[in-house]
Amino acid sequence: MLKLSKKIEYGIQALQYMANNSGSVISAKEISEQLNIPYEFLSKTLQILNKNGIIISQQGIKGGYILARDPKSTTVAEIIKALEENAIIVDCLSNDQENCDRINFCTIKNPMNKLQEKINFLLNNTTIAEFSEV
Amino acid sequence: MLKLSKKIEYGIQALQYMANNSGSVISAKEISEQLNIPYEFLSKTLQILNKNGIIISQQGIKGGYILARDPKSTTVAEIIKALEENAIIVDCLSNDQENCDRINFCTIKNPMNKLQEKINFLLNNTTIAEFSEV
DNA sequence: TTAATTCGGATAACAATAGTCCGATTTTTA
DNA sequence: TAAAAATCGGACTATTGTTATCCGAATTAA
Repeated sequence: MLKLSKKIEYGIQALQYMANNSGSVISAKEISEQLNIPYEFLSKTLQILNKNGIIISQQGIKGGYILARDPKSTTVAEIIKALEENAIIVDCLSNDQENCDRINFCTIKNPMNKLQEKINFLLNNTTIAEFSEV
Repeated sequence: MLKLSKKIEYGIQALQYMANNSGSVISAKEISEQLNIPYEFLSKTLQILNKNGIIISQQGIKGGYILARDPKSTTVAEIIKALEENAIIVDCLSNDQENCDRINFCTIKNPMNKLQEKINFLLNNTTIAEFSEV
């Protein structure tokens, strides 16, 4: 129902936190405590963001995470893509047609695609920087 | 994860079908068969759309549904609102604060609200008419 | 060597969505 | 007036997806 998952919500909030503390390596524990986000769940989220090149991890004691890039160049669209496979509003827009077992009856693909593209435009043009300018 | 529910997907498709057959009363059964949508599930959906004044029902044999208004004046936003209570991208944008147990830690409300408003604009400006112009 | 951290896989708990069942009511028409 | 075809309404079930947890391994600074 057009809601972002907690993984994405937590992810964005964590990135915002890192953006506001740029320069220092920040542990999952610190973010978890400061933002009241379940530690284990946040850890997973950060690991995925790390694998997708949005943040950089440093292992070991004194380890943690740091933004990989300027907050202005990390978009919400990228974050969503990293944390989920499909960010499509209806199944028939999926690349693998198997996702939509009603493909032969789908009469809404084109107009839905237009709407999807407009939403994508918004997500591509919203960056982490806008979340730290509060 | 930013996906529309089946209720909404089916609802839009059904409204599109009605728009393309305007003038005649159309039964849930016909729509269900033509679009390969589970009958009982579709029925519920149409009943809700009826209650919300988006379509008009006619009971009894030869009964069915018909659009309540010109397709140009029924927006996707209205349909979503009719079929779901909350169409918000994050919990903290809810009116009743109880929905967000992290409200005191929420640092993303303002920027998320801006994004929400942009999405709302899109949904308010996409009508059923655009779905029948295929 | 120890402590604090990330990493990775499995799994459990929970919630929401999707779908079904069934009986009641309405209305047309034969 | 009876039968048939439709909507209406509530309860229920099944399935899936999200959210969260557990635990052990690997890494690294001090």
